[in-house]
Amino acid sequence: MNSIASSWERMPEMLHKAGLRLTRQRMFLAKLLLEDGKNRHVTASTLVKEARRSGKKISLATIYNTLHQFVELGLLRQVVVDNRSVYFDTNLSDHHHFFHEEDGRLQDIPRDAIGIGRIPAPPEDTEILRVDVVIHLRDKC
Amino acid sequence: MNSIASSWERMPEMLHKAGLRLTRQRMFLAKLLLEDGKNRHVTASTLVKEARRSGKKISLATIYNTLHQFVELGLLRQVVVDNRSVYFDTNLSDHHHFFHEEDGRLQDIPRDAIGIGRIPAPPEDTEILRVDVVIHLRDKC
DNA sequence: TATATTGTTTAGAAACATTCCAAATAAACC
DNA sequence: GGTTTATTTGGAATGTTTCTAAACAATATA
Repeated sequence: MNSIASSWERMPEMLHKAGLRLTRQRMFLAKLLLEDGKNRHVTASTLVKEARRSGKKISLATIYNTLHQFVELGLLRQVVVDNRSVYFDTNLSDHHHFFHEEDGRLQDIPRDAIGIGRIPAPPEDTEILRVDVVIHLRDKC
Repeated sequence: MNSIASSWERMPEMLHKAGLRLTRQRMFLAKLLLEDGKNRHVTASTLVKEARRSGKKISLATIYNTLHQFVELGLLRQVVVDNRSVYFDTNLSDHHHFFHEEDGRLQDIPRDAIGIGRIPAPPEDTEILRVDVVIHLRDKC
């Protein structure tokens, strides 16, 4: 369990430090995403469904706002693997992904399960933000 | 220059073998994309603009149809790096990409510029389609 | 070369994710 | 409690991609 995921109790403090108000919606999403410390991969639309299912009502716009704020705060990481939708990952450690083409499911690959030996120097006047490795999978027939 | 890119003259034959008709639009796009054998990264919308600029008129729907058919035929490869739009790459060799976040530009990285030592076994009942490495870049200020 | 057949192109509609907007609401602070 | 200001919200707007059905064009055949 990583330190930030397990720290959803520290949300009030984190929000305060970031100058953000502690709202019902933000706490609700933080709870859904971070409370149990498990690694999750969500999209805006899976989250809306999940929220609806749990009874609470929350608008899609707020979900987008909040997800982006959480990314800013370093509570979530964005993952791009296909163009259907953006994924948000609660696993903040340096890691990679399996992507199941069939159902759009993501699965973590620990950093050291893949040995990236050497990385080329970035082009002039640019710096490396991050290195994403995505292993695309297909179901065997 | 890779063998397939340089083979746009063989389009009639390839189309025929695939049971596709040799149409003005398909040949026009093949020419734009493959004629000079240079590696290109295009999206549907950059292609429409390019086509318009060159005088010929071609519908967006046809561009999408054709790009997908070319992928089927193994003339292009799809690249997913951000969710703005899907990229199509004429470089068919095993390689990776730099992605400039600022302007959405893609740049090839030759396969052996990155040493991927070891790849984890795919999950039960799945097989690996491909391994994508994307190095996200930001302009240095 | 004309004709029939069937694949292709096309404009526009539809679907979808995402962002934008301005009005209503609710935290925070006094 | 009242005021200020951030936040939430539904709905409109945007942008990409797919779908649809009608017009069109490539191919095969006579």
